[in-house]
Amino acid sequence: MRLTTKGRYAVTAMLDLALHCGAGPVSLADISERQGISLSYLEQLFSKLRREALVQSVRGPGGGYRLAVEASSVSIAHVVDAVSESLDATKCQGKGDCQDGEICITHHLWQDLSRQIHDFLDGITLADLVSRRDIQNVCERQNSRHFEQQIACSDIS
Amino acid sequence: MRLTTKGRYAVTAMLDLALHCGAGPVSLADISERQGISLSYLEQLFSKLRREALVQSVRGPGGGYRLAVEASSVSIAHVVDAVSESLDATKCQGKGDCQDGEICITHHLWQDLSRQIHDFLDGITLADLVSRRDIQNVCERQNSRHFEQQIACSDIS
DNA sequence: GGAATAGTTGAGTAAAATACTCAGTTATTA
DNA sequence: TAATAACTGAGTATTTTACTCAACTATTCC
Repeated sequence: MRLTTKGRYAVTAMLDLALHCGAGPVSLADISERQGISLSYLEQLFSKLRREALVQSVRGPGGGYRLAVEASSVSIAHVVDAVSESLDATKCQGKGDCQDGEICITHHLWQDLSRQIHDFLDGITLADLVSRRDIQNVCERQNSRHFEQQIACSDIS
Repeated sequence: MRLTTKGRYAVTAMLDLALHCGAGPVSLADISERQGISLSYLEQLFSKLRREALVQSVRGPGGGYRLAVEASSVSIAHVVDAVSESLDATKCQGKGDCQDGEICITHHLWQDLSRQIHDFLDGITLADLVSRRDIQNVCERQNSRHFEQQIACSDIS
C-alpha cells in the first residue's frame, strides 16, 4: 500500500475544485498556482479523474474542469483510487497467493488494515472537507495571494 | 505514507519469531526458509529491530534471535516503525509546513488518517496474532514443509 | 585450539516506481 | 484567426526498494 504525492495531489486538486466551483469551470493553471502542483502533472492526474467520471472538462478560453457529480457524492477513497494508488496493504492485492501460491502468515492482518483505511476514507466526502473550518481558513489564505481570482471559499454551498 | 515489503517483512519475521520461540533462539536462516525472505535482507531488518530493542541476539552455533520483550508487549505499529517505514500520511511528516512553509489544504485529512492507521496497528500485538486460529493454520502448514524443525505452533503460550 | 555456526556491518547495485517535463494536437471562444 | 486550455504520449531524472556481497566478530563444540 502506498499513499504518496500522487494520491495526495489528486485529493488536493479535487478539493480545490470543490472549493472554487462557484464561478464556472476551474482551470488547471489556477489549481497549479494555488496548490503548488506542476501543471503537466495535473494534466496527467485529471486525465485519470475524467476517465473515472469524477470531473467534466470544458475546453477553450474560460474553460477548465468542474465536478461531474456533487461534492457530497465523491468520497476520498474514490479519488485516491481513480489515480490508481492502491489502498490495499496486502502483498498479493487481496488475492491470497502471497507465498508460493498460498496465503502468507500476515495476510489477514494486512487485509484488516486495508479495510480499516478504506472504510475511513470512504466515509469522508469532498463536501465534508469543504465544510471544515480549518480547511476554509487555508483556502482563504491561498485565495488572498491571488487577487485576480479572489472568490471567497464560503461562496460554495 | 507507505507500507511496502520492508514493513511487511519485518512484521512477518517478528511473528515467525513469536510463533517459534518455544525452543530457544530462532536463526535468520530458518525464518528465511519458512517465510521466503532473503537472508541478507533479514540481516538488515534485524539490525534495526535490535537497535530498537525489540529482539535480542545470540551468537554462535545454536544461536539466533529471540524477542527482547513479551509478545503481548510488542505492537505491530512498533515493528513497522522500527524498520523506519513511516506510518505518517502527510507530506510534511506532521510538521505542518507542507506548502511553502505553511499548512496545505489537505493536511488535517492526512493527519486524521495517520492517527487512524497508527491507532489500529498499535492496538494489535504479536501475542494477538499468535492466538489467531487462521495464523496458526498457516504456521502449521509452513512447519510441515520443514520436518527437521517441526515445532508445533501451538507450543507457544 | 580450530572449525563451524551465526550474528554484525557497510558498501554497492539492479530494478522499479515516482514525479515529473516536453512537444505536439484538438476543441472552443472572442 | 488568434488565443486559450484541455488532451495525449513519450521520455527522463531522481528516489526508493529490495536486495547482494564481502568481510568481520562472537560463541560453541569437538
